[in-house]
Amino acid sequence: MAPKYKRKEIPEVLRNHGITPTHQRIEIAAALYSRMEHLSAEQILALVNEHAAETSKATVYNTLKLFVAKRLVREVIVNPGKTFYDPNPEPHHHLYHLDTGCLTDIPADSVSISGLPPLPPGLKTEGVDVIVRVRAARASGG
Amino acid sequence: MAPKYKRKEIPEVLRNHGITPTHQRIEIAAALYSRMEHLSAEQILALVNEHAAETSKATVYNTLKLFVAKRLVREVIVNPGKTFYDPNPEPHHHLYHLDTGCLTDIPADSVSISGLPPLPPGLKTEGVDVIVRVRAARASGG
DNA sequence: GTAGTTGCAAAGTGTTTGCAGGCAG
DNA sequence: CTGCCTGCAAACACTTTGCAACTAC
Repeated sequence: MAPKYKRKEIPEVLRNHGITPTHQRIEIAAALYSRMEHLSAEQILALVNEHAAETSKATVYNTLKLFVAKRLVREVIVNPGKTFYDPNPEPHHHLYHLDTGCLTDIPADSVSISGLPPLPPGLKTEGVDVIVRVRAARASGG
Repeated sequence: MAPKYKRKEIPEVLRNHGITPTHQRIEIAAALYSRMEHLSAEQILALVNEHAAETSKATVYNTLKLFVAKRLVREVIVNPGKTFYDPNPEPHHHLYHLDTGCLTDIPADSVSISGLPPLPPGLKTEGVDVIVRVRAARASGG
């Protein structure tokens, strides 16, 4: 998928979300935006240090949490013990390939969900995650 | 919710799923079925040892994995680093309360999802998880 | 006697934290 | 100087593993 932002636009994107654009944060945002893929913290750490080791693990985690809090990216939780980060903050769904661990988007505009019961009063919806888990058809199910 | 099985039925349920019913496995199944709630491994460990410590952590984890493999229960993944186990294996969806960590069922029969794109050939759907994340309306979002 | 099950505790993975140094205003 | 940002490494929570004793048949 085409990058959502050009690299030089990233500082402004961060500012627009109330995030001071530092070198490390720009690198992390660029890693996500240049690929528009779902990346784990581990993958992002590897990517930003690909050319030169300049960002620590702690900073990657801190920054990703900051991005999530500021709604710059979205957490996608498909399996316990590893969080993926999705640079596409718009509502959409996910297809998770159980054999490969590959995670792809399902555009929200093609999908409609109806019949969800009304929320109890005093609650508001933060988001609806739809995860379609698929497997190779020939794999014996277990 | 009413228990799905009576305690004395549990050994047969296990056998029907190809699981040798041992004391610990029956306890763990009973903990799930008597409550029909979403429990974490930690909660199950506490429940089965409530009266007397007779089941180890390893056995709880091993048994839960076995139950999942045998389709007796379902894993529900709502946050990284903690897996919930759902004694209801039928298709249904979940409401996750972000403030309390409380997880409740949404019956599948009231919800319809349409417009999911066709699967690429050679894949089969293992399941569709819908997680509605809610929060107290007055809580400032962060 | 054999095969399967359990328990303990240590190892493992992914994530979070505490504190000191660095840079900007 | 003050405050935010960063890095290191230890701490942390949850889960998995290895091995020996135990149980049932």
